[in-house]
Amino acid sequence: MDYPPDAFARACASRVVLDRIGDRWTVLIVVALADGPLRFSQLREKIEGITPKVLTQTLRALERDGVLTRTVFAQVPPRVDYELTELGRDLLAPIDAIRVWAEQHAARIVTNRERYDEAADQLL
Amino acid sequence: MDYPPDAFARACASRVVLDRIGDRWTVLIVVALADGPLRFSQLREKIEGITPKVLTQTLRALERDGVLTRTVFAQVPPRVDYELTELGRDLLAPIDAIRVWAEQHAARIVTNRERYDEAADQLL
DNA sequence: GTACTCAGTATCCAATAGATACCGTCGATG
DNA sequence: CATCGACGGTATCTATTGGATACTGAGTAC
Repeated sequence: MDYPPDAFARACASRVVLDRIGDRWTVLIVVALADGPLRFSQLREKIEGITPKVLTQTLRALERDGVLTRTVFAQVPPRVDYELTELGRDLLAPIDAIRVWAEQHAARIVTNRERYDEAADQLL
Repeated sequence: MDYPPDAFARACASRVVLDRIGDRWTVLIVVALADGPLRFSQLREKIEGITPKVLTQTLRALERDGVLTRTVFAQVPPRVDYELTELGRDLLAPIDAIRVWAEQHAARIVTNRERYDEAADQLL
């Protein structure tokens, strides 16, 4: 992998975007919506462990960026659908590359951590 | 982009890894080290805005995961080199995919945000 | 009028990030 | 001999964010 000389400068230029993606829940939400729109409660179930407050916050931020759309249906009980935009669907490919890397190396990383922690324990 | 039926479950399995990558500074550090090892102070300069505390924390976490190595030279003044491992270098490709996406869409995202915020202002 | 669904808020507390100041080693300098 | 400076960090404190839990409001079904 070769980077042109100004690669890092350009990385900085897009830091504002990376900050958004580099969020604990963003990737999970985008992947959850890969197969089509979901309602708020469906996202909540699919993404185990997220609280409604944080889900709302993250969804609003993604809507703001144009990664997904939020559609309110005038019904009772209320219904709100979240769906990836083209921009969001474009994001699936790079996210998938990260996911593949993570899956391929997850086991190795876990053992690395264990070894590191053991070594640290020895020093005490 | 097609996902197999259990794609999301597997994404969850690697969440522990994603949590590490999905950190504000990790991506920047890995990219900074793409061209070869750097010293602590060099990283500090290259990654504008990072405080020494957070840089130390993030570097230690990445060392723990085996993404980079930390080499202390017995010199005065001290010298410590940080260098990507093979695992870390493998990570460059997927990170690059994200970076490319970010660069391609950064301008669009910024205008999306402006439009969203304007619309929100209208409502007040 | 009571209960229920759904999509969120409100409130409060804990964990994390960030700013700033400081430390220890030791060789070079005066 | 005192002191200055380089380097790679810690220590301490505060601000921001994340998380747990409880609650709300509209309306329809009972």
